[in-house]
Amino acid sequence: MSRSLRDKPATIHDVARLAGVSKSTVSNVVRGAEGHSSSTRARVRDAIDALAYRPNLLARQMVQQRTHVIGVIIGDLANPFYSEMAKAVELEASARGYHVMLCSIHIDERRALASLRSLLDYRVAGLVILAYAGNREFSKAVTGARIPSVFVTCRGDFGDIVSTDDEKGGQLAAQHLIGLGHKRIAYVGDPSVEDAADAARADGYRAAMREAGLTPIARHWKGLSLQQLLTGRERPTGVVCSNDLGAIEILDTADRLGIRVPEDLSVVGYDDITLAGLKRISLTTITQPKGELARVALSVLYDRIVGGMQSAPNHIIVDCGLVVRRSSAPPRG
Amino acid sequence: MSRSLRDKPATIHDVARLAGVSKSTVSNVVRGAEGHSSSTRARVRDAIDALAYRPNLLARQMVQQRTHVIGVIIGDLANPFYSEMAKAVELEASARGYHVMLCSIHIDERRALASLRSLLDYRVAGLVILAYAGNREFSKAVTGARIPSVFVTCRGDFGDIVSTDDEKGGQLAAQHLIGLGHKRIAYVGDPSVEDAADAARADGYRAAMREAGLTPIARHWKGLSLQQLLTGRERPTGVVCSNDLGAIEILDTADRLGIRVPEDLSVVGYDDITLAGLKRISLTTITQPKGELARVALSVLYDRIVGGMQSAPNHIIVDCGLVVRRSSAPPRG
DNA sequence: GTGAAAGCGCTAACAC
DNA sequence: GTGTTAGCGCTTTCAC
Repeated sequence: MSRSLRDKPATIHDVARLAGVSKSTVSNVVRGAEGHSSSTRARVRDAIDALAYRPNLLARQMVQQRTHVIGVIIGDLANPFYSEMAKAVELEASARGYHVMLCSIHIDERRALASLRSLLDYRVAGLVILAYAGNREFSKAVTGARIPSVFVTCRGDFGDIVSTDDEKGGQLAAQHLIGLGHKRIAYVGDPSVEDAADAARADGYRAAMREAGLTPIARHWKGLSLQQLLTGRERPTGVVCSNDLGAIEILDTADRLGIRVPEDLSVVGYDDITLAGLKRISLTTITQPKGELARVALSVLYDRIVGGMQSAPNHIIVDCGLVVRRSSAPPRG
Repeated sequence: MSRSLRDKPATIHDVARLAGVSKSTVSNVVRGAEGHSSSTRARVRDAIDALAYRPNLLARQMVQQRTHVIGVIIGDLANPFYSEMAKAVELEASARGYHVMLCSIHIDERRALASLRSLLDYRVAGLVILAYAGNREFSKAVTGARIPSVFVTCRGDFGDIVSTDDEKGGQLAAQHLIGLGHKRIAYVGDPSVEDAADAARADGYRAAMREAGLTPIARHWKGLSLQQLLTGRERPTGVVCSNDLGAIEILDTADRLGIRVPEDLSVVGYDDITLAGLKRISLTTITQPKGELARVALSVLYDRIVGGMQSAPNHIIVDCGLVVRRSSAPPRG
């Protein structure tokens, strides 16, 4: 007994011996199973307290072959949108008694894949995918492991999807600038936004432009010179950017070029990261309700974890909206 | 055999049978232990490939009673300093073959403690503590579990510490403003900075002030009206803030009050978060080299994990420096 | 209500 | 070199 007290943590066996019951009884009491006399329960409880017993999670996981860990696949934690989402996901997960294991896939594809595989080897209960590049190996690994997955604010070719209505968001952004009287409005896609979401936002933008009889100018960041875009002959008076970080970079470029915002240029972002609300940034943007996205995502994932993978994948849409700040105004003249 | 192929993942036993060897041989080959004929190794490898065998980590953890998971205790992921640090830590950990499990302690103390305990129950290999409030229960739980811990940019009462020289940082910040000719320089402590680090930065500030024959004005955020501080009779012409987020809030307040920065007010932050480098923010600040902090922290932690807890705790200092941007300038007049 | 017994899939001595 | 054996600490039937 003195051994179990000082050397190693007490095991279920130590508790059973001290309480004078069997291991199964201790197990039942610990897990709150019913069907035990209250006197037995009390004895077991006392022994647990006396030995400061804590069930060995590693053993439990081993026999059950499952964990209470959620894997979170993330692009770049230094991007506030992702870190704010990660925070929300962690909060929701921990409220349900799950821990969050991080897996960054930003740096290098091969290592990301290895990291993912080892995450799956840990038998995570589910995956929250915040960034997804549509990798074939990735999807094969996850579906092969049969682990419930939910894609959040990005599209996936397997698993459930929780996102805002990106097309509507793109449309709202464009309509806002159109309503202010802008004619030359560009859409700029930032590379850190997942392709399908970016495409949907661009579609919404195009729809709004066409509806207003205007010509869409959609550009992708890659190979795009912001300076050229903002100073060329046909330079836009308004820009919709596929995320706030990109929009802020556009603000920064405009500042450097001496282009005044919003007098000479209106900018609309996407995400509503905390930063966008600072007076010095004051970015008009499309809000993605991060807390709600996380809540819905975890709820969907949880249903899969306990309910199984039978039913067809869901795509749940969470509402988004426009927040008008001081980066947008009617064009001059 | 067909069962092992379709129903459940293959086990070491399946591989052994197919290769016609014993489980231990498979185990040895998998773990790269030496002392096996190359023909045996080849047979085992083939069987592994044929069955797409992956070792069951849960079983391995169970028998070894240890994991390759690093727990990261974090304050607020929405604070860019923490998320940037978390990113750096994840990068270093994954380079060493460890995964990162997150534990937020921001919201509510009781739940945080429960979450920590369950993290310890997972037998994490070590703890990287990014935020620490000096909680007695917390330290008891961790030391009781005998898990190597490293405090990063915060002070702890157990385990190793990796930080910048906070006193020097505070001093650098104050000296910069003194050098510009400021006389009334205040220090403002943001609550999200851990107390001891905050105190050290304030000490450095005080030392610089005394050395210059100036009167220190140190305030803590709590119960402090920024507006009052910035508009009162004895208002400072320069402010040193214990972190960038607080400094940016000061900028924001100044903007709202019509106080021009840097003409009427110089502001120096601490951390050099990405945001501080934006043209619209352009905050003079003290850099904490996040990548290096993470690298050193993981290296120290790794040594403890493999080398044990015998030697006395280290406190390793990483250099910090001043970055001058446009939020600081000589006072008017 | 309670206990006995059989594993979960792996590692690690220790024989051979 | 390779196989045998004994667990790791827990859950989970299934008897009693």
